[in-house]
This record gives sequence, structure tokens and C-alpha cells, in this order.
Amino acid sequence: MGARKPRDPLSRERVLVSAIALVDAEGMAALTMRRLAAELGVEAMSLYHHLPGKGGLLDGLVDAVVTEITSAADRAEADAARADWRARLRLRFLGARAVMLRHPWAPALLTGRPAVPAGLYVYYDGIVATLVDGGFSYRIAHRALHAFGSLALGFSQEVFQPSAGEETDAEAEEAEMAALAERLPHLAAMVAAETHDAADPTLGWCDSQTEFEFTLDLLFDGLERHRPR
Amino acid sequence: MGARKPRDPLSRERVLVSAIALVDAEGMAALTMRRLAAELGVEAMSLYHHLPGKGGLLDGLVDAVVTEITSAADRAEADAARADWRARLRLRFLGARAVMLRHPWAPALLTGRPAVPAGLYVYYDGIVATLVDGGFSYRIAHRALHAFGSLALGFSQEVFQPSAGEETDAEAEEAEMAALAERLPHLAAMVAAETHDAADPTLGWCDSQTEFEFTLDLLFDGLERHRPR
DNA sequence: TGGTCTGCCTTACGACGTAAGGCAGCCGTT
DNA sequence: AACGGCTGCCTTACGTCGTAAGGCAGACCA
Repeated sequence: MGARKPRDPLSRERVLVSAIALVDAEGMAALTMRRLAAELGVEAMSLYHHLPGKGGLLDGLVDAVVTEITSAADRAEADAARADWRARLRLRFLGARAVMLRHPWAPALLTGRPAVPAGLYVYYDGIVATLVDGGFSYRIAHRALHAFGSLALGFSQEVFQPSAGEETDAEAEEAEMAALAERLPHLAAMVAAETHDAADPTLGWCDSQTEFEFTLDLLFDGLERHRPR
Repeated sequence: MGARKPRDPLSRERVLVSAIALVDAEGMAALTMRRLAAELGVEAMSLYHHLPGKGGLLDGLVDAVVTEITSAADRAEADAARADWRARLRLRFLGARAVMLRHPWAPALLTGRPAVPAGLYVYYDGIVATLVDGGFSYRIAHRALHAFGSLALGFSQEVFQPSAGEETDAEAEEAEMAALAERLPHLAAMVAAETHDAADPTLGWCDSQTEFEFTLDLLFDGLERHRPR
């Protein structure tokens, strides 16, 4: 069949692209040296000629995500160069959020890595620039950076996600819910109240986008009163 | 010598206690079925008679942490039953924070688990109760819950930690810092401004406790204006 | 005394990351 | 044209992980 050696050689670039595609499609757990090599039509050990190991591979993924974030931020900054600090930060954070939505594995990876990826510093520098330009002191800018936390990177902590995956049978869930409601009156009331008044334009119970922006505004409002003048 | 069979039998309880001690001392990476078994003077497979596997072990750790959190919350609630909502929530969150400081591995574990541990719901119920009791609508209480995010559990995202561990040599770091400062003027200025005015009572650059409480107040202030009446 | 039960151990398998070395084809040199 | 090195990938192998399957000794009850 010919095609004996027409495969172009591997490269760090090609490996990373393939890794991102794999993780996007099947999640972090599927990212194995052997599996990734198979995806590239190659043996596992061949990857080591282009990457320093599994850790280096993950660093590569992180760098790729950070690059996406910073370029989104550059676009945001270009679009809203003359807007006030709130609008500019909002655009930044929503841009980062779009990146995270494209790569649902990214938050866990970002928070799990031992060191801060160097590329993030330029992103944070831009945030501080916006804040200082908006009239904040460096002290408050610093605290704001901490306060934003992961929101600046486009994700919130979601310790609250409703058991992603593994649907239990409806019967057991029903029973458990009833039992819980008895001991959790306020949570139950909250759920009831929220699901009933459907007169507002959110996407049902727990619209993350709305929550994200609500929290953003909460922080912006809080910061505003720490702004001199 | 003797001591042939004086070892009391294993139990889920005993295994979990040992696991927590191990993880507190040596970190998550050290938590291996074999290693944990060795710590108990037993073979790895013996653990399976008391736990359904590694996942079950992690669930056990999560439950233990959640129990610590809820009992800390109970104590807080008892101490400040008559205080306003802000003081009560602050006490709750700082209590949770103390738990996290005792178990530095807990945040990663909590956020990494697939499902919400059931015990957390009673904790959240208490938060909602406090908010509603403070005059908030269920709608705002819900959003506040999301806004608090991991702060409610006592930790913030710390995407910003300064490369915990692995100290590079001072020379390379110095050079890198100088190079970065050129391209990151605002971050550099922020660091300079913060390190110089040492007239305030924080514990130096990046006092986490102060940041934590600052963010808390930011959110509380923001929420206050969403409170009817 | 003989069974069943309980609690732990032994052995083994497949997956993982990766260290060490081999082998074929291409390159520029002579 | 012959040759030595280099590049790019493969082969083999080791140690570690979680865990499936079954064995074996002592305790307990009939």
C-alpha cells in the first residue's frame, strides 16, 4: 500500500494538539502516554523525544490554555480600551470563561499544578493595570486579585455541582430527596421558591452564567467603595 | 515477644483514622492501599474487607472532613446565635477555614470528588437559614451560596501560590524576576508598593487570612444592598 | 468433633510512567 | 561510491499502582 514513511515526524506542537483534542473528547483520565501515542500512530516512548515526560505534557496543556486566555484578553482589551474598569474586567473574565467552557478539564488542571504557569503573570499584570488605571491603589488591586480568585480565570468553585454523571434510579433519588427535605427545610424551601417563579429570563435552576456575573457584580460593587475619590 | 494476636481487628474507623494521619503527614500522594496497609501492620487486600476500594477510602476522608466542618459550624452557631447574619456566616466560614488549615489536602480532595458529599447539604442548609433569617430572599440566598463558592468551605482558589516547594537557585530567580519586571510593570509596581509600606499589622506579603476576610467583607457588603428593607 | 464463619494473607493481572538501549534511514563528507 | 554520525522511532523491561480470586488459620457453635 505504499505509505510506508509518509507520516510527517512528530513534534511538540503536534503532540500537544493531539493531547488537547483527546482530553477535550474523553477527559483527563484518558490522557495516557500510551493512549496519546496510539492516537498519533506511534509508540509511547517516542513521545519522550519531544516532551520531558508526563509532567511536561501537562505543563504543555496548561501553557496552551493560558495562551488562549491571554489572547482572549488581548481581544477584550482591544474592544473595550475606552470603557471603565468594570466593563474591561468583565470582558476579560468572560473571555477566560469562554476558554474554560471549551476545555472543561482546564480548571482542575490549573488548580492542580504545583506552580503558577509563567504566562499567567502577563494576564494578571493586565488586570492590575486595569484596576490602577481605574483609580485603585496597588494595595486594593492586590486584594482584588485575591478576591477574584478563580473568577479571573473564568471558573467558579462549583463545589455544588449536582453529582455530574452516574444517574441513580429515580425511585431512590425521590426517597432520598424526601428524607433530606425533612432535615433540610431551608434548602428545600429554596429549591421550591426558585423553581416556581419562572418569570425571569434565566435558564432554569442554577444558570451558571447568571451566577458567575452576579458574583462578579457583587465583587465589583464591593470594590467600588474602596476606590479613592 | 508474645504479641502474636493481640492486634485488635481492623475496622473502617481505624482505617480512616490512619489514612487521615498519613495524609496529614505526607500528603495525598503517599496515600496508597499498600502504604496505608503497612501503616496498620496489615496487607493491602485486607483493607477491602472494610472499605469498597480506593474510591470508598477517599469518600471516607471527605466524610470525615465534612463532619469536622459541620461540627465546627454547630459550635459557631451556638456561640453567635444572637448575632447578625454577617457575624454568623463569618464565624461559620472561619471555622471551616480552620479545618482546612489542619488538612491542607482537603480542598483538592473536595473539589476533585465527582459528587457532593451528602453531609455538606446540612451545612449549606444552615447557611441558607442564616441568610433567610437575616432578611434575604431565597433567590438571593441561592446566589449568595454560589458567590461564596469555596469560601464557604474555608478555602480560596489560590491559583496564585508562589511555586510551593522546589526552590530554584537565587541567581536564576533574580535574573528571571528582573526580566519579568520589565514586561510586567504593574505587577512589579504592586509588589514594590506592598512590600514597602510595612506600617500595617498584616503578616507580610500575601497574608492569606487577611485576604480571606477582605473577600468575605466584599461579598457581604455587596449582598447587603440586595437585602430588602 | 466437626462444621461454618470471620479476618487476614497470597498470588496474580493489567494499567500506568519511564529508564536503557537498538535499529533503520538520511545527511554531509571524502 | 563508501562511510560515519545523527535523527526519529521502536523494543524490552522494571517498579508501582488498584484490585480480582481464592486460600488458610483460628474462633465459635452444634
